[in-house]
Amino acid sequence: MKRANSEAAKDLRREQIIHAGLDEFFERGFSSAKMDNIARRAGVSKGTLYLYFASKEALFLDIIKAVAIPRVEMMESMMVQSSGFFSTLNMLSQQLPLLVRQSSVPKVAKVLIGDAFAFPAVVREYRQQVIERGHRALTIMVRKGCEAGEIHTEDAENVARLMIAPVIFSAIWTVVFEPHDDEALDLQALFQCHQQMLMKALRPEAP
Amino acid sequence: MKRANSEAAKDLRREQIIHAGLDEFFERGFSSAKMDNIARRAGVSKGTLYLYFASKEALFLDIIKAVAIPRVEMMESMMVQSSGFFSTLNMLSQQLPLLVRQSSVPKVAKVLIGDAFAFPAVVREYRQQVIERGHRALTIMVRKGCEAGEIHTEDAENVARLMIAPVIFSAIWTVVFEPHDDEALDLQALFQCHQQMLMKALRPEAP
Amino acid sequence: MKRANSEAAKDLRREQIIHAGLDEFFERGFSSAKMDNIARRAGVSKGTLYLYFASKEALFLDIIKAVAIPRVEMMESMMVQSSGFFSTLNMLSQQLPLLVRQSSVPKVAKVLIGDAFAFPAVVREYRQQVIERGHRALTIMVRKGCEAGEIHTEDAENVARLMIAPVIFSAIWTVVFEPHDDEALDLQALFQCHQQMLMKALRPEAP
Amino acid sequence: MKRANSEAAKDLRREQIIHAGLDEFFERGFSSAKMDNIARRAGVSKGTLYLYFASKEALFLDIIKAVAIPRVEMMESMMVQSSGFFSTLNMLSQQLPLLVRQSSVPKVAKVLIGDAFAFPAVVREYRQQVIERGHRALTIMVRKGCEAGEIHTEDAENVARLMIAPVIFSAIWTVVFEPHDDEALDLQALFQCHQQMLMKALRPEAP
DNA sequence: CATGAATGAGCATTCATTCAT
DNA sequence: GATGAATGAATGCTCATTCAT
Repeated sequence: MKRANSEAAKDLRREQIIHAGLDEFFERGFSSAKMDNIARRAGVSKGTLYLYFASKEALFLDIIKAVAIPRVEMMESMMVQSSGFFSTLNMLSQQLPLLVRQSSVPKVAKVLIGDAFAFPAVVREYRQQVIERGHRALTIMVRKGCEAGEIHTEDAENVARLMIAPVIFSAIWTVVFEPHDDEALDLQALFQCHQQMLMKALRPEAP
Repeated sequence: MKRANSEAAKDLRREQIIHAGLDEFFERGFSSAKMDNIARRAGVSKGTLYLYFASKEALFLDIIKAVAIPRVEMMESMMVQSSGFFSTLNMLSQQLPLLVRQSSVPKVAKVLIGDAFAFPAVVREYRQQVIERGHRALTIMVRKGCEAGEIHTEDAENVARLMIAPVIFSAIWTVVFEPHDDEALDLQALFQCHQQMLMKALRPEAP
Repeated sequence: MKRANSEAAKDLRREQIIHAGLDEFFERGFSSAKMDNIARRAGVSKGTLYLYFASKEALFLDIIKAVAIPRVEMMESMMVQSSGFFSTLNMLSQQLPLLVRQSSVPKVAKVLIGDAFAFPAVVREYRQQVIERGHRALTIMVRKGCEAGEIHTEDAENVARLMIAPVIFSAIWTVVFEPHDDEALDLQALFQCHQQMLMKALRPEAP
Repeated sequence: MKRANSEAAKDLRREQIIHAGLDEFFERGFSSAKMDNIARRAGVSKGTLYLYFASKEALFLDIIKAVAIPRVEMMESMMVQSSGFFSTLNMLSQQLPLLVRQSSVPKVAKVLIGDAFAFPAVVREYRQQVIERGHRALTIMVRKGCEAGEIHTEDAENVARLMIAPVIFSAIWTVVFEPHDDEALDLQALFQCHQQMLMKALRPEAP
């Protein structure tokens, strides 16, 4: 491999390794993942990995960090600047299928589930930095909707959880079943259905 | 360990090992699980494991089989002999929290997610024997509810998925977050909320 | 298995185990031989082996002893009471093919060769009790033949070795090659040829 | 151990391991041989063995191949370009003691005998590539000697076998008895005697 | 006496990590 | 910076031996 002399070149090399690592960790889990394979996937030698990451575990932690954090911030901002519950819900219904199918989020989720016990600290941080923040943003959105009279519910927190449950469901599904299977879940239709049920379920009762 | 000379005693020993194995596989995933640990958890020596199971993989497969199959049959029968959508839904709302908290299903699910790529055949069978059968039973229940005029929907299949999504959500949650955390999710409240939203969302429109 | 209460019954049981053990040791060598297999071949349980033999090694040593010693005594007497070199040679040429094909001698030889380093004491004893005694008897027979004027040689010891070499050769051959092969060596013809060559090679020169 | 970066250095390392492996397999047989010991004998770590050979069995097979094949070709050429039966016989009588004492052939033979049943394919190949070719070359040499009128026999094949029998005999002897014993067989004298007996035994009868 | 379930030391193999080149 | 040969701790599995039944 060519030498990476500039800082930019080094960052690129880091990215390659992180990308390769995510794929390997995703496919095999932390302990079955082989540094050899990661090196091959990244197109570098095994020794090079250790120039960029102190250990297998450090690489793992960096991958989680690199992939998870940016995603939340995006979602958070989307919901905070919401211009009304229904329009945001509508937007979410269109964005979430993409998040599930095209981002690395389901991969990271799969990895974290599989190795949850080996990395309690990572799980805890992920919970705080990703789950809690997402859940809080969603809860606020629900509460705002109530206050605005758009919707009604007594239990904003659980509504937020139930809104997100199909995301988890479909993320797991795509990651666990689809790689070994032909039929893909129709996420568009699923989230369409979800949206409609939510709209009806949360509709304020006519007086 | 005492000798297991009778068939019954041997079955008991098998159960012990399966139980110990599930815990170990659950906590560490297949490849990090150590036969030594399983033996210690089961209170037997390493060699004894191999009297009952041909290999680590065979033990793994037997555990999945032993734990997964019986559960489905229970669920299936519950839904098939349903005496009306709402009463069954009510029953499910009460049973599912127990299933999530007290059965081994979430453990098995966690293990299968983590090692999905290593055991595609198991995943495929699990999908067919557990997921598909559960989904079919639920879909039928929804359709019957429509035909009986209790509920209305155009998309019974996705409704079935959305009904089950919170089970997946909470199974993952309990298994991933709760072991490292103090606050437990209030499943009673969550499924209560889920039930109410479903009832409203599926209520046939007044003319 | 039935109990062996009488001494005779116990001896029979011993014989069965020795026979089974020889076959197993012959086929796999000492260290690959499994006590389990020996037990199965003998039609007894594993524990029973230890009622008759203190350990795998003790069983091995007893087998060698049981099989090797009687054989030599037979050969020895055959040669000592020889009534002339040529008539004894003739008898040997007829007996040796049988020894190679039908006795356990080649099996024992194969086992000893394979495990020579693991059991130097056994090898040494075998050399003294079997090889040396056989070699001495043969050497004496050659010397008597010389003294009687039947044959002539300056090097009785090496002649004795060369007389026995084809026995070793064919024992190894039958044991190593024939089990995995269709064509069997024609020992009759081989020893016939050997006899004729010896007769010519040892014939006293005409003056 | 120093790094073997060049191809030549790697070949050397391979040679070291093969040499160490032959000694270990020779002394203990395949199944008792320990990879640990081979590594120590070769002056490398256990892991290094697996950089050069895929498994214990692969190492074993490579050793047999590496050691056996070249030897035959040497012998074969020696006999084919023979300039007369007696002169070749004379040469053989001088070369064979060296082959027995100084080459690895007896070691390989000992190993193959001990593990014949575990590696039937190796034994079969060895028979074809080494034994049969050697036997054929020798038989041709005998036949040519007959045609040239130098010698006479009706049974060239068995004569060839009887010519080689003392090689087997002394190979086994040196390998089985001498390591645990003080007196060494005088191979010079033995083959000298063998040669003289052969010359006399095969001499065409005077009319 | 006979059995076979239980044991645990022993060994082949893997793989994260190091470091000479 | 980059490489990949070398290392050795870790782990699945085997099998001689024991001993409760």
